Amino acid sequence: MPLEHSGEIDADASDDLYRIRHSLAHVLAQAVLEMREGATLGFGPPIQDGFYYDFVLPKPITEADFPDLERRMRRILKKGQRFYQEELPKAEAFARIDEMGEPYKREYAEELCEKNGLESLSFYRNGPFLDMCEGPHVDTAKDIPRDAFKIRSVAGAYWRGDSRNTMMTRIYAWAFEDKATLDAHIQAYELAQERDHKKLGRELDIFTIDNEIGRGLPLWLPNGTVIRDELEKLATELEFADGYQRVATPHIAKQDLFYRTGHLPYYADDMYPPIEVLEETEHGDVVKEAYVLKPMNCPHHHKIFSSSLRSYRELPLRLAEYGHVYRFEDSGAVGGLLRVRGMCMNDAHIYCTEEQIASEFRNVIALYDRAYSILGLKDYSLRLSCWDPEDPQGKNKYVDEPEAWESSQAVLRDILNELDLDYVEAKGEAAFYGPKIDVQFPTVTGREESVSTVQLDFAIPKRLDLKYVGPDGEEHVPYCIHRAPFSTHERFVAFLIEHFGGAFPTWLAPVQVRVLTVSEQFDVYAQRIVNELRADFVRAELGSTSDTVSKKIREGTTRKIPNLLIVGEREMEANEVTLRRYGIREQTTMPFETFKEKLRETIDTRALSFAL
RNA sequence: GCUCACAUAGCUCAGGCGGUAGAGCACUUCCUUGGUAAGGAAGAGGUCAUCGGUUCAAAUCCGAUUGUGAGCACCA
Repeated sequence: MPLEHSGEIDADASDDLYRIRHSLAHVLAQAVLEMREGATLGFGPPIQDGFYYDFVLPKPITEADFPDLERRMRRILKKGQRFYQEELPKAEAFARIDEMGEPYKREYAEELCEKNGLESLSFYRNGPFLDMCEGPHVDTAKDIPRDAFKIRSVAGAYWRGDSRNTMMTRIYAWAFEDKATLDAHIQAYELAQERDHKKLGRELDIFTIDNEIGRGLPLWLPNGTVIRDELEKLATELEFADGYQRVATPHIAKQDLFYRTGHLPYYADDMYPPIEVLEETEHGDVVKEAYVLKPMNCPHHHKIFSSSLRSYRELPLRLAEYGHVYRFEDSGAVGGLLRVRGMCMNDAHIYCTEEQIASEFRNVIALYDRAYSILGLKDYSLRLSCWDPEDPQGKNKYVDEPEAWESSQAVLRDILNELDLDYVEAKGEAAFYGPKIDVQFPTVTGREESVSTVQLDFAIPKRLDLKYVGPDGEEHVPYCIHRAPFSTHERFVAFLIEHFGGAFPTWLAPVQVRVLTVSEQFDVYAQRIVNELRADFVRAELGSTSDTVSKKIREGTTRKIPNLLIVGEREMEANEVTLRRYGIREQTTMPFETFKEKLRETIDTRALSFAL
């Protein structure tokens, strides 16, 4: 199971907090067993900010039960039970687990003994509660603060993270060393919720999702469209500088193409079903033809590559497109802009020779670096996503070329090491046609998501018969690098909304300047300012005319407009404006021309703050 | 897809143990012409998600469906 999805942490087990959390998990289980006789236990590990425990319950536990559950836990803690460890030989251990009536513990115990060749198993006892568990725990419940934990949520979770298994009930709780830390954590969590892109997306009129259009098919409102266009402009400029050429391709293609690439039949569930039409051939026959919405742009770009005879002199050939793709994501996965069913991807495919792979990868990573530094994004991590030769899905999931896998993974690993970048390696996260480097960002709720990706494809070009003529006059198959530094508009804008908390830098802001008047008699002056700015392609607008100044400032601020200009008699007389930047109380009055120049500079340099 | 919860005005929410709904913001109009985070008044706006059941009567109770959220699984 990938680390970032499970919430498990590689904590130092000797850590006090780890012991507290782990022990609290046992106390929670004890309380649940009191409340629900006949419940059976799954796993109950410490996690990043607390712990959870999985149960199969005879009757569901819901949020309404939390106060009762917490009360019972506190009562248990008050008793100051000691935690005892017992090591039992295999046979005795199994007898005990059976006596406990814990089928899931039994299954895990058997596996532990088989896989790790264990001859004995460890148990922990506190009061009446007994659990098969490696520990470590606190010595006594007295070591656990009674006011530094809080039950957070209840959710379903498959036993052992496998959807073929029983769905258990997972109870999550926060737990810290003291109440102050817990309170601070909860407060930070609640504050983070304010930045949720779904909430801000609605408040700032960035996107909407309409049931009659369909789940996972967001509608971009004018404000959101500005953000998309600006990002696309930035991407286009960066790509132009790096020698990319733009192409444009249709949203659909014949189904057979995806059989050839190998995407079908294995990914049929993730695609919208085919559109079937009757077409007349040149001989007058009527044949049925199936078209699918493309789930990725690669095959279309590959066809552009193969549309003419390519020479090695043309390589590397870099084809870029913000292309629309459609994926039929599971209903439970769809949400907000983070997982959608129709998306617009900052795609490009680089066709190159084997010798060019390393330098092209370095170029791509440099492009990422430039893009992220412009946006002030620092909080991300890299993941080298490799194949899993032991995956039970095997050849269905990964192209069956073990040597190519190992060598291409080595190429990526070398590049990451050479550039001295921190990364984690993840087995089983590769694309089916090759390994990739994923860029992971944390969401507002602390979950990690892959935002951007660079992939090395050693398989599909061969399947589609792509080739170029080398210096030796022979035909060769090119390698293909897939990359999407700006991800999809959907996912990337979601992250940017949360990153900026909705307060976008001027160049990216839907409304860059709003002009507010002290009273209606200055509307003409204000309108002239708006007109002049708009003539300079600045997204400027006039604020409401009939409210009080306070009200106008409040409105401009809640809309998170980066630059508010206030004009009244003083400004009009001197042809000045008073600038009030978002989040800054001090204002600056300056000649309008000066403002206009500074604003131009701020926008042109894509500055994160105003270039005063 | 799975588990649990939720669904009342554009938004945020109240109410309703069965007798067809209410606030604030936003919107419209009028008054106010105000120098830094909500000036005042009036008006308009809802088959209480949908379908079905129970009932004299359902927005309220029950069921199904759809949608949303959290988490799990998935994520080429």
